[in-house]
Amino acid sequence: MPITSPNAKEPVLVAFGDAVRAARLAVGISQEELAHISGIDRSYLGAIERGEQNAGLLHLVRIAQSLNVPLAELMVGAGL
Amino acid sequence: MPITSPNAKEPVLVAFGDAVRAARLAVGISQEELAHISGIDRSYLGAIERGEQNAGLLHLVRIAQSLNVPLAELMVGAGL
DNA sequence: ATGTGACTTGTAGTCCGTA
DNA sequence: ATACGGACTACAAGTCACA
Repeated sequence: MPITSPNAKEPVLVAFGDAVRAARLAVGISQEELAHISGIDRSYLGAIERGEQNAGLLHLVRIAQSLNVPLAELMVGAGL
Repeated sequence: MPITSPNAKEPVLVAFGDAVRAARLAVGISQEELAHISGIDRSYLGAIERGEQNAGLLHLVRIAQSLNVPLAELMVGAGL
């Protein structure tokens, strides 16, 4: 059983993506800038914010650190 | 550039794995039991606890939920 | 009850472009 | 500045046998 069901947008991923976007806008930077300082591909980063990617823990940490916010805070913001 | 450096054990993954293990032992269940209720393979779960796997967000959530603990709490326990 | 190696399949993750 | 697409490579994901 794949953990990602076929054509469903996982609510968890969408919620987390929203939390990332909110935190990013709070800092006042663009996806491009965040991508640059985190070393993550801009296109991929956008997909994460849209809840289309099940990113790995190392990426989550990188994003949080690049936003100068604890990952736990993003989780709380996402209701996790 | 791979995000995972070749032969280094990522401290982040180790820290998170330790947090998961601590939470699991606090609940008082075995890897086998956690694997069963979370629907994750025991072998894979063990590798996560050892910090050998960069698991995706959906897995992290599943583990946290199966332990009846918010994911944010695991992150705090891991120092993230 | 946990660790480890081997193996296959799916997708995460990168890079390029276009709008 | 962001969304979206194709093509590609690396690695997560899932299973099993054995220590």
